[in-house]
Amino acid sequence: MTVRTRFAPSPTGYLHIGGARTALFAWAYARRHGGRFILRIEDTDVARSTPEAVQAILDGMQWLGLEHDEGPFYQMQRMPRYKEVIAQMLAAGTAYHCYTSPEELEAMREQQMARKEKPRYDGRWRPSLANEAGKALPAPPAGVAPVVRFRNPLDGTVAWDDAVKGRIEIGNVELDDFIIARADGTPTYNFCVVVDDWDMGITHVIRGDDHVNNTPRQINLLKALGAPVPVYGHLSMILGDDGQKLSKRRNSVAVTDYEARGYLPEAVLNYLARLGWSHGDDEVFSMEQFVQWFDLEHITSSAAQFNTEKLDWLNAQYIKSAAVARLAGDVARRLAKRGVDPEAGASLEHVVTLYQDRVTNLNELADAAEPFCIVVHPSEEMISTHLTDAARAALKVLRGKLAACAWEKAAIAAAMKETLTTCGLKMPQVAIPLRVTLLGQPQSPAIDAVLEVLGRNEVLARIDRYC
RNA sequence: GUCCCUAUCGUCUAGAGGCCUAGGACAAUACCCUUUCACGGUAUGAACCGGGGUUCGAAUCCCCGUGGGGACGCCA
Repeated sequence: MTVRTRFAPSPTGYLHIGGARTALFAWAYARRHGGRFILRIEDTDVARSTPEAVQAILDGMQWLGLEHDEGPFYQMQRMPRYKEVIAQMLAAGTAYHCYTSPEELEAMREQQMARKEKPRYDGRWRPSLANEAGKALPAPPAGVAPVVRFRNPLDGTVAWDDAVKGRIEIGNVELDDFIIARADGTPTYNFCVVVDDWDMGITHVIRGDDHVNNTPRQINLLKALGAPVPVYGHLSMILGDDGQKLSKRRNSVAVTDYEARGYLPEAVLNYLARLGWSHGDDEVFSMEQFVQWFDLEHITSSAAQFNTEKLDWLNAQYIKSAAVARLAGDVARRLAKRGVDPEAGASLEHVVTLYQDRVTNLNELADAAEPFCIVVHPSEEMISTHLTDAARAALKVLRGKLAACAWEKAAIAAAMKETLTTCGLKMPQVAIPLRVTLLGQPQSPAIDAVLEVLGRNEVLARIDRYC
């Protein structure tokens, strides 16, 4: 049997980082087993679903490189099918009309809560079966459009072997006859999921923890429909850096935020893979490797706290080993977005080579590259502390030597050394003022390398501006 | 309130009864490298939630407690 997994987000916002991990695991499981990965957009909540959100999800998936093999399917386009199944269930008696109003339900819940019971629909419109004791149903109120409820078993238990949590068993008494179609005829979530998973031949449902409670209902529905029950694997949730539930207010939750913050998609993927899943002591690995290793057995069943510091470290690792041309291209885009002309200064590829093993993210890389492309303005304070008379004098001497020497690192370093001897200074006494002069900041990579990359004309011009 | 899930260093985790005086990674601390800042290298500190069982032996199995999370919608 071919493995078929799916990712089924509802388009009510951006692609959430927790959703991204769910997608990653479902994708990896399909890839690992030579199966198919299906993308399904659950847009039955017309009030909250937007085309922008659909696009955001598609963009997020693409940025991460999680390609689907089938879809995207849209539930709104499957309405005829849902209606067909509902009609069948009504005819078969596995579903029935219920005329209880939302207000009545609300009152029912309040009473039950007051009695410290689990709030549930009491089954007042549930018709009795031939083999059950006869029950008189109220007369349907005139002019009220009924909802359709699923006829859930009254007793017995529903159990499944969750691929990540192990066996879970729930008594049917805990469940009620949930609504599968609203008064306006549109089907609801638990119903659509079941029909879709069935129609799409989903073999493994890998989804968030928050669906554990829906699983027994869905299994009952599947059984009533005579459909096969897939394997379920429930992933625990991701907590924010602060140990609290992820919130838009306090955390970066949209995957596009991570792109904006300068993370490489492979770093995010690698980080997410290790959040709740492990392969011994392995920390840094490619997606190819991940796909070969991935299994459901090594997923942790407890919630994981997001740790930005570790993501930062991973991102730095990936930046170190990324192709220079790719990084330069990204930095150019980031600079352009800031209004800095990336063509204005030294070769970005050379600049990237200078900085790629020193930065944590692409924004830092762009920060580092920016002074190479613009006229720098060191602060007054920086000038007064570093550009002393002695320093300026030394820079003048250095300027003379730089104007004449060959333009490569060794010759530049030699010119520096000669200047130190001539002026009786130590390296930092010249190198730091020089950094301030050239880049507007007292720290930089090896100064001879910086000079080489900046270019002779630019170096001389920048020294002249302050000496 | 009811039901469900969950519990190893600050964080992510390894650990499937003896290999555990509990391993790795991030972070922290110290030192080294050094032309500044980083990178890098080396080292150090740091954990089995509590209580009962089961067993010759438990981080690993069971029960209870406690903490944390989730669900209880004509949302998904």
